[in-house]
Amino acid sequence: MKQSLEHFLKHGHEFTLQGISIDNVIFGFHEGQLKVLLLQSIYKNMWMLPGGFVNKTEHIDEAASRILKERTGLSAIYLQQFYTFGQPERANNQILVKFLQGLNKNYDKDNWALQRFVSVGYYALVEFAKVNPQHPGEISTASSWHDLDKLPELLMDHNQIISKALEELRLKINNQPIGYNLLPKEFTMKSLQSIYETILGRKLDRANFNRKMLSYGILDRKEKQYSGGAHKAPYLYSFNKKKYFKALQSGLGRDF
Amino acid sequence: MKQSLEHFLKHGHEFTLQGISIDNVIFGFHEGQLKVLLLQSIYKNMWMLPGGFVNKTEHIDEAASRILKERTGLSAIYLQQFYTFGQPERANNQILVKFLQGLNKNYDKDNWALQRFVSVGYYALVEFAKVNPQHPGEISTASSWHDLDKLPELLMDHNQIISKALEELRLKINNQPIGYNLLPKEFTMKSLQSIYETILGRKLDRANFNRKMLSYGILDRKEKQYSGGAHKAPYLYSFNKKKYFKALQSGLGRDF
DNA sequence: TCTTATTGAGTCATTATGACACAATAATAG
DNA sequence: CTATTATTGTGTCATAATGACTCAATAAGA
Repeated sequence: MKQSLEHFLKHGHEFTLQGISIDNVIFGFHEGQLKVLLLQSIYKNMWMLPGGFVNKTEHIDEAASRILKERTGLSAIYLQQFYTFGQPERANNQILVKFLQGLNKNYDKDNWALQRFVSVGYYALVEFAKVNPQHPGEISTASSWHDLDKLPELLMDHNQIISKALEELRLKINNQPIGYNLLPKEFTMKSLQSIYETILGRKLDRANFNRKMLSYGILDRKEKQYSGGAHKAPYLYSFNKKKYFKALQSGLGRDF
Repeated sequence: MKQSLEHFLKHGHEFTLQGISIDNVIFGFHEGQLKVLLLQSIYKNMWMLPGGFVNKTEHIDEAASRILKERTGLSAIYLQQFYTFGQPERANNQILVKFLQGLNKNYDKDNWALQRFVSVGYYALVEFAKVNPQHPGEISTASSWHDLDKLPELLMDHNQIISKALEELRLKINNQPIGYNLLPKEFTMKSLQSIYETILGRKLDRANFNRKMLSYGILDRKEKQYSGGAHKAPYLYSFNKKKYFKALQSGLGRDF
């Protein structure tokens, strides 16, 4: 595989757009927590967002989608562009520097991939259980989920990118299929509430959340199921896709 | 001036980022209508958004700001990045082709400015009366305001860019200082309502709008003033800047 | 002085919200 | 087999917000 990155660094400028990159913030939900998928880089073992470049004839949305698939194995996932980061300091990717140094102490300091990049940020909402985290062995050594409230210090401006992703998600919370993509087919009201609480950054009243969510008429209630807890078993719900997406067009209710 | 564009097309790649452009959607409010500032291009006299390129050491926000100033004479204006447009078809700018043809029938088809561009969209909210529309004589022949509901067919994907700007403005209407930037210091409730109606795309009840807007506690009421109409004179209001921006942090009420 | 368009303010029935209360119940402890 | 415990489904209730109105006040022109 090392072969391919080396080739990419030598010839990438021939088939990818220069100066543009993609960063994906991949959200998943597990054990009551909203999580982000990160890669551990070969540079100082620091964590980073999965990202990549755009092919010359590719829509930037396609590029984001392709990169997402490479990291999660998932396709046809909810992916939303949220912001573009264009500080002039976004250059000299230390991971690539390190990689190039590994190849040759006197590496090419004018390599195309070390120039300034404007990065387009996308966030993905994925179903945790369906993801099989993968990572490109050349620049990263691991891939794993991290709790949103316990993020490590990330490379470059990646902490800022995640913050912005969450902020944009919050601003559009009533116009995006939040739970639909993060939860499995059937889920409890509690887990849906947890997602809203994390995105909004505050606790919600259980009974009121229940009432409001049901009032939208977008949920179908299933039968109760074994819950594993020493308490009353909760109902399971699933989204009524048709009603949900119809309701989203005009936006759900205001806030919780 | 023709000299400078020619020089720019020859040497621009030395000091601007390649493959990135900026498009500004400049909103103004006049005579009860929300308007957009457009340039008339030398290509088929078609209208287009004011746009430009990013210098190599410049933040993309600065570039947008600089371009805005070049077209309106205004600085320190509310400017918000809203979306990045990256279809692969965004190439071969016909205006520049026409300009290059004017210089030389056998113009350089590989000129850097004819390649594919990913364009970052910004919208600006400006006070109509303070704007003195300007236009660069080399690629455009005029600059003028156009009603949002009577837009001509624009170059490239510029119609789509304006639609998206309006959509994003609508989604964030409760978190942006809408009126603050579009209206003069003192304004009537009716004009503020018109802005909301245009952005939201529907009529609002006058009395209810009044009640709700006042309930936010962000407006200071001035004395009535001569209005020129054959009817009761309306009060004038101004935004209480401090209270307004404080209220915006958590977002104003949902909808009207 | 009268007419007209538009404004500021108010009413009222309906719905939404926030803050609780309480009985029901699935697993576990004894 | 019963008691305990945590959590759930549902209900209440005071308060606030909303949508659809009404109506007197008034600035300018007829």
